[in-house]
Amino acid sequence: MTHGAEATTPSTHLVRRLNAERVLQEVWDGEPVTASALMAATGLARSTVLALCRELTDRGWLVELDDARAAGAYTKGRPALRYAFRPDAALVVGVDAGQHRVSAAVADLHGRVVAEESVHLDPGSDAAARRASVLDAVGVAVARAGRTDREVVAAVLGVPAPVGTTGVPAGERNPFWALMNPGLEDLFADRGWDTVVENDANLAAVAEAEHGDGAAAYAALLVGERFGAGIVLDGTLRRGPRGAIGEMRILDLVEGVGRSDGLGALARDEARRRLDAGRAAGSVLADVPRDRLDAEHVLAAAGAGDAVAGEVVDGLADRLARVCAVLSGLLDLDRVIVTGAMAPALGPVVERARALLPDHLHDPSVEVVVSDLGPDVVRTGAVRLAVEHVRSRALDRDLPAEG
Amino acid sequence: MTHGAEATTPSTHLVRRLNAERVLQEVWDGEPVTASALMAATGLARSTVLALCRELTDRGWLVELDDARAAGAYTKGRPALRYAFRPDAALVVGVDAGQHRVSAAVADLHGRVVAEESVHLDPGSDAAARRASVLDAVGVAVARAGRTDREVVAAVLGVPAPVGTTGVPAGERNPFWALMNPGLEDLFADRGWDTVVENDANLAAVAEAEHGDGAAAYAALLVGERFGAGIVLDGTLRRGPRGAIGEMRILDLVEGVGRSDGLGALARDEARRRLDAGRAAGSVLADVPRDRLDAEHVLAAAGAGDAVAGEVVDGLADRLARVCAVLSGLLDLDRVIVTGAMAPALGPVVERARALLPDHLHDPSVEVVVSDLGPDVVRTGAVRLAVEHVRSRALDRDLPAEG
DNA sequence: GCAGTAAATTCTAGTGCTAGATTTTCTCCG
DNA sequence: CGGAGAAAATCTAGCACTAGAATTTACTGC
Repeated sequence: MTHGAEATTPSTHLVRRLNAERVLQEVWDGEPVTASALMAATGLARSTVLALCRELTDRGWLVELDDARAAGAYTKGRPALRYAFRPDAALVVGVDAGQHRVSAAVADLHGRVVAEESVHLDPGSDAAARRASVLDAVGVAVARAGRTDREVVAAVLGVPAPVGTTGVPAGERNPFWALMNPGLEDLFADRGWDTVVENDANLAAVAEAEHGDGAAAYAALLVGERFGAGIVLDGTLRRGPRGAIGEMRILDLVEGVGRSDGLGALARDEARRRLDAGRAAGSVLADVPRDRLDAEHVLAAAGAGDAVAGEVVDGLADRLARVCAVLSGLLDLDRVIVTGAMAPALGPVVERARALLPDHLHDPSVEVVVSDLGPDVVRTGAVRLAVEHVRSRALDRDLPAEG
Repeated sequence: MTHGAEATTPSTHLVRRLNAERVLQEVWDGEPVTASALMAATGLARSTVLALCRELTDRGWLVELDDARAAGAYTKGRPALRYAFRPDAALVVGVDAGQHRVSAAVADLHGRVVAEESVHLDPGSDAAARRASVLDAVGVAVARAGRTDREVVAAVLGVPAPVGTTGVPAGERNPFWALMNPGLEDLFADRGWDTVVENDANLAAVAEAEHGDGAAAYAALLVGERFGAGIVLDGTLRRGPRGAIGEMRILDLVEGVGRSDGLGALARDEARRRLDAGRAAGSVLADVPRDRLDAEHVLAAAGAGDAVAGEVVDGLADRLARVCAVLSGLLDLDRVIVTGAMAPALGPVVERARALLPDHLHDPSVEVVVSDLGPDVVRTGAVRLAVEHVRSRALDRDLPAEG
């Protein structure tokens, strides 16, 4: 069961690495910090903290500020050295390489987006075109930030396909997945960036981590064209050997769901079905050209009290409730976070789904909420993961030369 | 995402503890070992290994054998000290406190069962009766082993109810669960045993761990009266905040399953339904008194070619396939291990279910197998967990006085 | 300006670990 | 019997960490 630690690194280095990471984590997001504060936060002895800070300063991650008392809330005693993280020490790139759209962001080590660029992409584009679009979007974003490639140290790319570590690669099992991840991990090899490709729902889960209020078990549910879930258990994102944890094709087997289409696809199809069947007389939906009709119209109409749209929305809520029930029933989740481009409009649907949960769950302790991260969750998660990647390897890396 | 380590223990003690555990783990199951072998296995320096062995010897976990060269395969050089684990240094108790039956085992630190006792239990028994039965079975087993309570250091009790760590206790949410776990964690407090109560399916998963061929993602599926799964992801048993990971009430929502009854219950009910409907003419099942008819009869009859029984078995296979599909589709499992008292008879059902998997799974990389641990899996898992519990706390504990 | 006090830093001794040099304890072989 | 050779154990120096003593730096009140 307990698979034991890596066991190759001599214990002493391991501890050093761990301590450095803990100090860095403490300093990373916040205000300048004194050694005493770090001692309290990490539980390390003063000498240890000071030695680590010195090393991290030498390596360029921290700066020593000497306005010691200036900002400190105390007046007595010897003024402390203060160390501050340098968020501009390096840049990271986060990309949402979706089916229809590639969105790239350049961010500092706080995860603050400095510049971005998104390009539309024909869903039918071939592998070469997809790669080119990603390169293009990233190139524009970096240029727009007024920075150079050499300042970037890591890139994370989100794709709508499972990304596994063992067994047959996803791309060889499914041509769609091959297309969605056309060798992206090598895309920036020549620039020396650490590049990680990750499933989009998993990145959404990473993005929601800080909004999880420390919930140790939750799912980030992408609900647009297809369902997809990024699943965090015991505080850590779970991927599975083939990267397929949270793949939701299995919804085909769930009663009242029956297929794995997302809420967006479902809203569109159900509305059209009603129109086609002539059951939308008097509905504002009948005024929208059939080809243009999509989820947004339906949600808006339902909000305005349209009966036909309301029916469709009820259907969405029912489906969402069942999906949440299956996920949380099996995985004992504290929370399901509904997210993706559609999420901001889904408040009423989620509210209704919440009310339906007790029909399916014996003990509905799960909390279903709408993400407040907006439409760029995946990209946000990519940036966040890139930042974590850099942080966890801080001691291995020399910072890029300035400017 | 990364929730950080415990961060209270000073780093240096942490390392010591980790190293001790690694050494202990290496010695635990096997033959006498030399320091050199431990160095190779753990990657620690010679001085470190020797110091640890000395301490573990002082504390009574190991003995130093000086028949140095006698057993060693080499003839040259200075003969090495050899250390051997003392499996009799203490005893553990493992209990399967099921709905109908309580089965207790006393085992040594290798997990070898020294004595056992099981008692039948009326499913309607109240909390006091259940507690008494457990105490009774354990008492008899210890006596039968010819040992005393003082030699036992840990007990693990498996119950057919979720065992959580946060939120409302399972017992307060469901009276059945309250009955199944009637305050068992305090049962041996007066004897000073470390007592752990754990869900039965989770214990089955623990028991299957060594048979998992190192599979990092698998489920142990109890299939008797109700379905229940113990789920191992990334090499570690996942419990969930409320201990409800792998709870399968949610099967109500799966098409073609529709309720969470296990294969045993299903076989019985389906066979009776056919009898009642008069559709069992010519079947050997018609010869069995209706009240006595159960899964065993059905499986045996199907094995002998009985058509009606065959129909029922097909139904079981269909259901099992769907359950495996849901579990592995959502959790990216390498393996589902069908286990429990019925498992040995389920070979043909599993075989058929395996053939049905591709109907439900896009990429059926999961391997469905029958456990070969026999009917006492849960108790075996309980013993195993108790042993692991003792091992992981070896340095904290003084061994009980002998005899 | 000088004690008194507070809060930081620096210093010191001690522990666990590592790596490598040295010593011990064997067998083998002339 | 007395090396040569091999493998283990022991010794030594050095590093990371801890805990606590000593020291530094600054403000406060007299």
